[in-house]
Amino acid sequence: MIVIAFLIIYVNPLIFIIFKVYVKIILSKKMQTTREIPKAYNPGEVEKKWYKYWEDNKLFHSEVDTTKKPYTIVIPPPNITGILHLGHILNNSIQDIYIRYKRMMGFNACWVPGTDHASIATESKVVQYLKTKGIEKDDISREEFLGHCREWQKKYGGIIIEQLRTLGVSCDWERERFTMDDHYYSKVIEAFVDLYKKGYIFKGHRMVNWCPATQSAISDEEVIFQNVNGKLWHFRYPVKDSEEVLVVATTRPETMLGDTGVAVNPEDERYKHLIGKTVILPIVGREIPIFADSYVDKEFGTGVVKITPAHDVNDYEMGKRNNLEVINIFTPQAVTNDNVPEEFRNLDRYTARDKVVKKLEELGLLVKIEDYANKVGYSQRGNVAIEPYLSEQWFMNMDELVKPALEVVKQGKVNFHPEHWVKTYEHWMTGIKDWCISRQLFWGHRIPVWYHKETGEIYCETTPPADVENYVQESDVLDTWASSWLWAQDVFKTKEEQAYYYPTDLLVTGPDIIFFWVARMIMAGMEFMNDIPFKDVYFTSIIRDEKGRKMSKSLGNSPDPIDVIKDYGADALRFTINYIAPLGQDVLFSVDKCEIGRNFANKIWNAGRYLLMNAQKTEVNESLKDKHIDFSDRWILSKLQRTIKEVNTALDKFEINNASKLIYSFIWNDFCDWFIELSKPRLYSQDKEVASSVLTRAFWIYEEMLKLVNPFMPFITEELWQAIKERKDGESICTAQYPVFNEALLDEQAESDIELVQSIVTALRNIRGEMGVPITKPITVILKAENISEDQINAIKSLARVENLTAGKDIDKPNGAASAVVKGCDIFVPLEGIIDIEVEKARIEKELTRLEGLLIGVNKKLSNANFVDKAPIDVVQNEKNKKADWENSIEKLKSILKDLI
RNA sequence: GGGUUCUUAGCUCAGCUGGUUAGAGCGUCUGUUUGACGUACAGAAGGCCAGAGGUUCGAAUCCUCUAGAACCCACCA
Repeated sequence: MIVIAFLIIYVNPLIFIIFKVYVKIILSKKMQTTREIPKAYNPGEVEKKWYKYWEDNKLFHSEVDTTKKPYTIVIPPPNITGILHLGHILNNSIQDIYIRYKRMMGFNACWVPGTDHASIATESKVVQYLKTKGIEKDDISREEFLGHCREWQKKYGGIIIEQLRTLGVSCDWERERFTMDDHYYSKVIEAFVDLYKKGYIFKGHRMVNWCPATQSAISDEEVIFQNVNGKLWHFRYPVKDSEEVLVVATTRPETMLGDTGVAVNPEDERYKHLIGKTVILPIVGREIPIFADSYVDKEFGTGVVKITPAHDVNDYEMGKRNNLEVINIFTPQAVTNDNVPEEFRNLDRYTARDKVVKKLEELGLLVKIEDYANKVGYSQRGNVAIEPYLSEQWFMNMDELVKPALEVVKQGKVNFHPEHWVKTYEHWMTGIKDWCISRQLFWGHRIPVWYHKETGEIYCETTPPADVENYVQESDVLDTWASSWLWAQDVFKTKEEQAYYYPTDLLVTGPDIIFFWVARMIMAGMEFMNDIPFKDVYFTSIIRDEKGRKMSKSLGNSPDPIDVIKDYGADALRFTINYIAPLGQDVLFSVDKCEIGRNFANKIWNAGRYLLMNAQKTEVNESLKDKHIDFSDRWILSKLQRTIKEVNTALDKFEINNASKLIYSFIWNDFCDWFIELSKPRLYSQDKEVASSVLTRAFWIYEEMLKLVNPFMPFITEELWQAIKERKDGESICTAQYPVFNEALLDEQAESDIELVQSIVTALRNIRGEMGVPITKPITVILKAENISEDQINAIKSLARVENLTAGKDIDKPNGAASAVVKGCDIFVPLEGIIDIEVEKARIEKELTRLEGLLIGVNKKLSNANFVDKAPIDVVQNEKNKKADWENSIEKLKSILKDLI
């Protein structure tokens, strides 16, 4: 048989095609059987399959297209040394939500990915790595070292980018950038030259934050202050030609080797007579002046400050004011140099400290040691205490750059979410100091400055001088942030692209880099593009563990997102983290919270499975979509419209967790819990056309739902979107039209009709529960109601498993019935023989107490003349309605209770 | 020292410009093989909205203070 078929196929291509179609039909039929749709959603394979499909079909690629409006995001480029952590998950899923949302709305969505060379962070890693290979950075040439860095970049730079793909991000990978790409590099250099020529960039000999680990200057922002339980040492400094001594207090005894003065407050009566005299600096023997400076706080310590101008910012300033000598006692490694007495030379600063203290103690000059909690600045990357250090560095004066950048945020051209970050931004921007942009490193953008060998003259251009042999190039590189501040503008390579995509629409980043990056990007945008870099900035929450502690490697409380994705699925992780992350507050995350997303995915999956199962028996027929519409259809359509509208509003306000909650609740509560149940009787109706129309409509609503969730959960929605209908090759939910709000479908009547049904059904279920009547046992219900439709009655019958339901205006209360009163309806469930009178009495009494409590409240309000006079009429009317309603219910319940006895 | 934010059910949080019977999820308790889902369904219990004042007819919501928590900025040796 097979052989024959094969022969026929071989000779006749037409038959081959027929055969193929036949096989396809067989297969698709098979796919439709329940056995082929697993009960639980299995994300692993699905995610891989669709990501490949999206990439193969270039669904995320964007080109300039002036017929469409662009929607642009540039990714905060992760460091090439980085690995994916939960912060990235939150950050990137938010960007993806907006990009996907806008793409489905018809925008030309462009999300530019890339990585940052992360000058100091990478260089320290490479140095460490080389050490393990027995190579010292100092022993190899700059070029050799850079070679190692580039190798490192090739090896590790792509890891995080690959990891991001597992999250399902819809970046335009054809646009992947790196901050040291040729084009980008040249733009960084151009910016430097431009600012140098404008006089904003200059070289200066100043006190900077020195990182002894990396042996480079760092900026103020890279200094992290940490609380340290230290000591305050008190020492005696003998006054020259006198019996007197001055007691100084210090947290850093070792710096006394570089002291060149002792300061007191000019108003301090204790020391006034000593001003102008000198002390003999112990150990060193140097004679140094006692002088007055109002900076000194009389109250603190002894009121006497030892001054080390070379190693403390304040001392440096005081030294300048008072013409003190500046003696540097440290090498760049923070080891004592030849400016200290011989026995103290070549010591690490902490060893030097111990030795100085010991020596002073021996000399009898140590007064006391107090415990003292103070803050010590640490180098962000080097992770060692920074040393205030005098050196030649390049600085950028920020005065002119700040002005427009401050304005655009104040005026709301750049919008911060949450808004309160504006204050922080303004505060920083108004107190900003010169930015130290030079780093004594190799890995980075080398400063485009050449010094003339003879004259020392500075040459600063984008290209080297013509007679470059007469020059030496500056060896420093730029601070990483002095390159990434151009990210929003220079990831676009041509003027045409910049004109189209810039300014970008949204930046999503952590508040920890508001100064490092956000502020500086705005400055760069205003300076070089004369326009803002982005319209909205979303500051993400900080992810903490379930106890509120920061995620950290040492605590071991930082789950690997890749593992979480393996266990729960990317969709589940994405959804969960956005569901629990409120705007502007910390998020307490733990892995088991991902059950929220996993269960939700499973719910969506099973709703789809249910529809597909029914599609085997009942025809899906588009022409019947708008036929046989009943109140439950009008209700769910109305609810859907509300949801669409509210989701749009929430996303426009950057309330992402709100948006996700709205979608969650619509799908789970409205669609699954009520609508599917409501539709069952008609779906299984004898009338095939009714069944068909119900199912067709359900599929339509389901597809709208899938599109609503898609930005949050791209994988499962693609899988189901493809499963519920025949799709063309290359088609994707990613590029489908996002649901559009249709006001005409809002239906308040249907909504209140369903609400009545829901209240009655809930009351009946409550009675079942309290009375111990299992759902398997049908009940009889008698309803005393003014207006209740046949549709409503049928719905109640099916949802509460009611066998006989009698409804009408004039109905007498039956005997031995459990009762409830809901929205003016009397509900009776005759349970003669079954009903426990005491239980029923307790039930009614409880409800009575509740209602009476409410009535007291409303009566109090209404008897208050001020309230009735001053409150708006609708508010008063509302209270009156409530009063009438509750009084009515109370009356009815009382009569029921009376009959029970 | 300055600034920002927070304090609502056992836990994590919603409650927008003051008028609601103060909500949800998780957890707890009870029940459930009804033709998608036990990663589920149904029901229930659980709250002086941190404390004290004030504004107002009316405050979880606005103002002040107090207490506590977190973060950011700042040169107290």
